[in-house]
Amino acid sequence: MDVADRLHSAAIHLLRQVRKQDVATREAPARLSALSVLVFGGPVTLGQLAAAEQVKPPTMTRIVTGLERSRLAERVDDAEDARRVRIRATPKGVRLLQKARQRRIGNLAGHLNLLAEKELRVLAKSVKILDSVLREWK
Amino acid sequence: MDVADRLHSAAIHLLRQVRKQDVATREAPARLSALSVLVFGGPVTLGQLAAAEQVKPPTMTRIVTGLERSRLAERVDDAEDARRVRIRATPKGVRLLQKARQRRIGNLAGHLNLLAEKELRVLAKSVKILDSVLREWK
DNA sequence: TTAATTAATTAGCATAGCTAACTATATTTT
DNA sequence: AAAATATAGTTAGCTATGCTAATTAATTAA
Repeated sequence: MDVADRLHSAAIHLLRQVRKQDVATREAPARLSALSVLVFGGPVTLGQLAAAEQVKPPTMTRIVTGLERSRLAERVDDAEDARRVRIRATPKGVRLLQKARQRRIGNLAGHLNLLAEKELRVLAKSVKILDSVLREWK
Repeated sequence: MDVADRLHSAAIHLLRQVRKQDVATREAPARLSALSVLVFGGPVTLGQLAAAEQVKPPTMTRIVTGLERSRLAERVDDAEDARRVRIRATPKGVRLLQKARQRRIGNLAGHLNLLAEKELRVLAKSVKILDSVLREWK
């Protein structure tokens, strides 16, 4: 319980800090997050995107509309099922997201850089452990 | 960079999972988060609360108004400076937040419980390291 | 004692979350 | 094959959360 508590708190504060970098993109958080799924997960249907982001379809409809207006993503007709709409990132969307990601990760890495070699190794080990925990989750 | 990247990703997915528990409270995320500052940080002024949550004062005004309507927090006049408004959690607010926290942490702890003793120790060490990183951050 | 500063609110805008109701397409049943 | 059912997405309408600019009230400085 103690580890869970402090891990939870650390995750909150870490993301809070890292997110500050995103103001530079001039794009809202929900859009950046959805765009990240598109860039790293390839084109997906709107429903899949909604599920990945844990929001309902109507919410995702509007997020995608916003991304389209900024020319960061586009709707593509699905050849197999005309009800479906596939969403994919545009080259501009890919570039914007990579920069945003660069800022976030670079900023975090800058802080981790102050750690001792040994501490960094412990952190690396923990990330693997956390990944295994998250894989089991459902 | 690699550790930063994967730590970042792990934090995102961990919080995404843990937050699912919050639907049981029937209170919106921003309110729960502000309430948590009030419960664990004692009564603070509206401005301090806004700064702690990294939102602007007008945003916090409305979050507090929402918390007041649900009787989870209340505004108290500041004796020293009449411009200021102190916000404090009500007993009902404290109870609600402790339950919400219990659900979150309990859920996470349940998953960590599947880890080996040794892995849990690595995680505990990492949390300490992360805390030190976050303390330095600005 | 006026002028400047600070704390909070109000007004007005955009985004993001929801449910319910609707449209269009696919699938299943009869 | 026609009718019924199910599925994918959108639209409409609500609440909540974020912002900036402007306002009000109180404090501090000139």
